[in-house]
Amino acid sequence: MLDPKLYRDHPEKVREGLRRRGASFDLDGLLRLDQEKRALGTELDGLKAERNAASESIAQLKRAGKDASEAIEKTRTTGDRIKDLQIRFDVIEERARDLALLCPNLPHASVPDGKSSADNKVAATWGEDLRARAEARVVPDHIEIGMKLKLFDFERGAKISGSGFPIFTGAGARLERALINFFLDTHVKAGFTEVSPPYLVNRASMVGTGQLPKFEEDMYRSDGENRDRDLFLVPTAEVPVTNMHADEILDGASLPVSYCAFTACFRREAGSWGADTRGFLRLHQFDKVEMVRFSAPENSYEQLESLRAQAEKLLQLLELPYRVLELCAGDMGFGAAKCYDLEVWAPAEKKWLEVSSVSNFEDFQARRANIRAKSGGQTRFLHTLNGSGLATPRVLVSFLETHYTERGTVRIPEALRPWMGGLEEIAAA
RNA sequence: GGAAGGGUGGCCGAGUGGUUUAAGGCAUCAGUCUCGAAAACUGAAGUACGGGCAACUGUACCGUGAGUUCAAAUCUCACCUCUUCCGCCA
Repeated sequence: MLDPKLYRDHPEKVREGLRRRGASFDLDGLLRLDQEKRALGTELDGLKAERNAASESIAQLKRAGKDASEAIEKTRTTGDRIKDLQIRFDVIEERARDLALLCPNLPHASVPDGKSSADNKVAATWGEDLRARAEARVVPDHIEIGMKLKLFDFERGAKISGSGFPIFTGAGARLERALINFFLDTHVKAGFTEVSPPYLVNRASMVGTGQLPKFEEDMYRSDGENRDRDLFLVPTAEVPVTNMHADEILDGASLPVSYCAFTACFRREAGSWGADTRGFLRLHQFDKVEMVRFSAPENSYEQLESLRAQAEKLLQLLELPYRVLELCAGDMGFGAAKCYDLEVWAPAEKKWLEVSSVSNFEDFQARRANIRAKSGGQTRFLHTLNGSGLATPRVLVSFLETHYTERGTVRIPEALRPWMGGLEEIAAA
C-alpha cells in the first residue's frame, strides 16, 4: 500500500511510477474516494463532538441532581444523524481501501526503465568458464538424467495428484533434502534465525504481503465458514514469515532482523498452461528456502545487496554458473520497489532458469501488515525484504545437467557432500 | 469435542454506565546531582486519522464484530484467541 500522503500531495509522482511500471490503476478513482472519505469524516467528527459535549452537560446536570430529560431528548436526534452518516462513511472508506490495495508499489529511482523481461539489465555473471565447458558437449536433459538414475517419478505424481506434482525418489529425494538442509544451515551460519512456519495462512496474511486481493486465482484456497476464515496454501514462505510481525512494533535497535524458512510452495499457475509444463520448470508444489529481512528504512538498499550476495553464495558453492538480472520497472512483481533475479544456466535446456528473486518492498508490505519499528522515540513503518535462497526444483535442473559426467553419473560438489553423507557422485543403482 | 477462567498502552497490571483526561509499576526520554556513570529525585511521554501557516484542535482506539443507551473498557449477544482440566488422537 502506498502512503496516502504521497498520492494526495504528489499525485504526479505516483502517476509517473505507475507509468514506468506499465500498470493500469485507477488513481483518479482513488483520489476521488479519498477526498470524499475525508469530507464525510470531517462532518462526522463534528457531529460526534457535538454529541460528546451534550453528553457531558447531561452528566453535569445529573451530578447536580437536576432534571436532564429535555437535554437527552435533544441529543437523541444527533445520534440518529451520526448513525446515518457513519454508514455512508464506512462504505466509502471500505471502497477506498479496497482500491488502494490494488495499487502496485512504485519502482525505486535506480530501477531501469523497460516494459518486459527483454529489458532487464544483466548486473553480474558468474562461472562463465563452467558454462562454456558444459555447453561444449551434448548433455541429456534433467528429465532423462533423472529417469536413468531413478531420481523422480512424474507419472505416479500425476496419478495421485495431477501434473505439476512430481515425486522424488531415492537419491533424488535425498538430494532434494540435502539442498534444503545445506541452504538452511548456510543461512543460520550467516546469522539468520531459522523458522518453520504454518503452510496454511489466513486471508489477512495474504493481503499483508500483497498476494491478495489481486492474485487470488493463483492461490490454493480452503474455504472457511466465512471469508475471514478462509485458509490459503502458502505460495512462498515470505507470507507466513513476514506476517509473523504483523501488528507489531519492533525495537529499532534490533534491526535488521533476518529469518530463513523452508516450506513447500503451492501455486495454481492459472493461465500459464502450456508454458514450461515439462519437467521441473513450473510446478504446483515445489520446495523453497526463503530469506526474509526486516530493515530500518535508512539502509534497506544495503540490506538488499547483502541478501543478493547471500543467495549468490549458495550458487557459487554449488558450482552452478548464473547471472544476476536487475529487473526493469515493467517486469517487477506487484509489491517490489526493486528486484534482482538470479538465473542459473541449464546446459541441456540451453536457457537461464530463475532460481531466486530478491526484492526490497520498502514500506509497501509493512503498511499492509502494520509492521513498525520504534527508535529514538519515533515509530515508523519499517522496510521488508526477501529473497529465495533457493528454490530447489530449478536448482536441481541445472545441477543435474551441469554436474552430469561422461560416465553417466552426477557429481556432487564438495560443498554439498557433508549433507549427502560424504557421497561424491550419484550413480545408477 | 466438553468444562472453567482470561484478553486493558512498548511490557506488567487496577478499573462502581457519567472528573477515565485509563490508577499504579516496569521500561524509555529529558533534567537535577556527579569528574563521569549507577542509584535517587523531578518532569515528559500512547497510536491512527482529520482540520489549521502555526500555537493548537476534533474524532476514534481497552481481543474482533454487532447491539442497548443521551453516554460503554464497564451492560447484552456472537465470534476469535490464550491458559488449565477432561475426552479423543499422530
